[in-house]
Amino acid sequence: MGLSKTAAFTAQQNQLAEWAKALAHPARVAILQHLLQMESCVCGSIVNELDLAQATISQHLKVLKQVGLVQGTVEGSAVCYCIHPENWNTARDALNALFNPSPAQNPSKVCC
Amino acid sequence: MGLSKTAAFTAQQNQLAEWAKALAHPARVAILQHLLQMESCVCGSIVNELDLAQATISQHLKVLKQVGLVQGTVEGSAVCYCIHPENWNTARDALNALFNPSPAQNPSKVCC
DNA sequence: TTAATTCATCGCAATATTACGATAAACCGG
DNA sequence: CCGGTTTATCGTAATATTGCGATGAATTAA
Repeated sequence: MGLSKTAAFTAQQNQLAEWAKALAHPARVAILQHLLQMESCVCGSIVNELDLAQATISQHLKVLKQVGLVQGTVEGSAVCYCIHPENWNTARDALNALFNPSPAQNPSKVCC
Repeated sequence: MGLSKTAAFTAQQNQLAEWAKALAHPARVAILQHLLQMESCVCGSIVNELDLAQATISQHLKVLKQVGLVQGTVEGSAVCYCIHPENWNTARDALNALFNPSPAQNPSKVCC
């Protein structure tokens, strides 16, 4: 088939998977790290930072925008990109909730 | 093309993307949550927990095993799955490092 | 040994992702 | 208005992912 059966899972699980998918490419990880390192938004040429064609980077930025982790505002002839603070924190909290489940559950449990 | 240009990125970025890719499907999120909820490993029938065919779940488990987040040991006629504690913590730390970068960098910076 | 159970793997079909050249759209300086 | 710069989108090709039926391998119970 090739189609994720999203209906079979909870909204929370689908949302978490969406965020993970946005992080599931080294170029997008690199873009996010670059945006985080900057003092404020990056206006223009993220292209120069990566060894990828302009069209490819634009596509990765689109993915990050669609999932809400990044916002872009037109600033004259350039476009300024920065992390979307609220969504960024929401995604962080969701991933934290997966890795640090509720109270006493940790992966150090005894195994077979 | 369709081939990730892993050579263009750092090992850290590629590794992070690998882990994110493993989480980038709701079925795998559900499997991990189920393994975390259990007292110890799950021996047999994770299949009953999800609305997916046995072959599909086996494939998702293979992905989780290949990336190291899950380990499986044969126990008689069944197979016991559990979270791989060290790798789980390593992945958690790597994702934390992305979301909470070094000292003063946070996404609350001023934007355009 | 035989039948049942459990899980992995193969093979296929459908869809998604990745990458990039080409091109379009929007803006600015002159 | 006219080039130059910057970014988005389109179209295409290559590859990856998802899902599942069918089949195989290993074990257990009888």
